[in-house]
Amino acid sequence: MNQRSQPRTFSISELAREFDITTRTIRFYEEAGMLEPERNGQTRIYSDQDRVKLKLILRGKRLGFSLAESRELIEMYDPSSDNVPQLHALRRKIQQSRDALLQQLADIEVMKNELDAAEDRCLEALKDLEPEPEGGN
Amino acid sequence: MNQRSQPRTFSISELAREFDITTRTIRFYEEAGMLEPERNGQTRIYSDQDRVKLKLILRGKRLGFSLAESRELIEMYDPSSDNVPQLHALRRKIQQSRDALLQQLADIEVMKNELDAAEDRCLEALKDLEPEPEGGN
DNA sequence: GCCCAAGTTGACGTTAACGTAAAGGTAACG
DNA sequence: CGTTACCTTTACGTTAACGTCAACTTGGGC
Repeated sequence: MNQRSQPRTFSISELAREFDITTRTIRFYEEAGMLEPERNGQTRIYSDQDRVKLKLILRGKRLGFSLAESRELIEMYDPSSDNVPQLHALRRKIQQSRDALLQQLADIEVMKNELDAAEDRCLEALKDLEPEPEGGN
Repeated sequence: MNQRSQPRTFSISELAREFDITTRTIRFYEEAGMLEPERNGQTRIYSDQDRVKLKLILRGKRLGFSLAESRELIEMYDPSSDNVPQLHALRRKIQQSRDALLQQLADIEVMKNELDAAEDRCLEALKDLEPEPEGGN
């Protein structure tokens, strides 16, 4: 019988392979204070939580966030505060992030349209050069 | 009478002010081969075209693109090629950019939901701490 | 003629985000 | 017991994207 769901763990190279990054990168994120895996002797042992954090960092990267920004985002995910002004500050941060995302959405929208237009021009140019393979060859 | 719409131009500091960047940054983009303003003697004179390119670069930045990537994007906007394979290559690039944008859209979507959840938790925590100002004070 | 604001060209400095090598520990395999 | 496969720390190197002087020119204003 399976011992009641031992909370799964990962080695550093497992995570590296999964997310297609190097182990150096993962250790770097730890240096930066964004991960604190358990240790078995010297060896790092990553929990599911750690894996999720790593995912968040990488998603932040894809969106062009710096590590510092990603760290802030991660910290937003648990309001473990019993301090009212700090919670209000957190809300402001959340709102700021939302604003940034909205700006990105707008940028993406515009850029998508421009890509469409670019492709149209590209196809036009091709139509002129490849007079269309009319009928069977 | 106005001389028939002299194509407007800009000084480097005008553009810097408009986009809230430094002149050094603009010169840097020129070093990087992304802008080639006219000159009046030594002084750079930016056309409307240049201004648009700058805009594109900055939008790229907001989306987390490197200058190299932004350069590619800009180059996509004029298929001034008479070379068929090159035009097909351009189409592939355009498609890749579109894919990247779709990935970003997905990331943003997820992150937006997470921000909503974070705010909910934040509000919950606040509700517990500030028992609600019931009725008049 | 002097000053000031805005422009210029170097050139070196800085920060973020890793890369890359050196030197070593450790568990398992044959 | 030696090799192989991973893991570790330490430390210096690298690239991108600018920042920050320093030293100079140039067109107006008084």
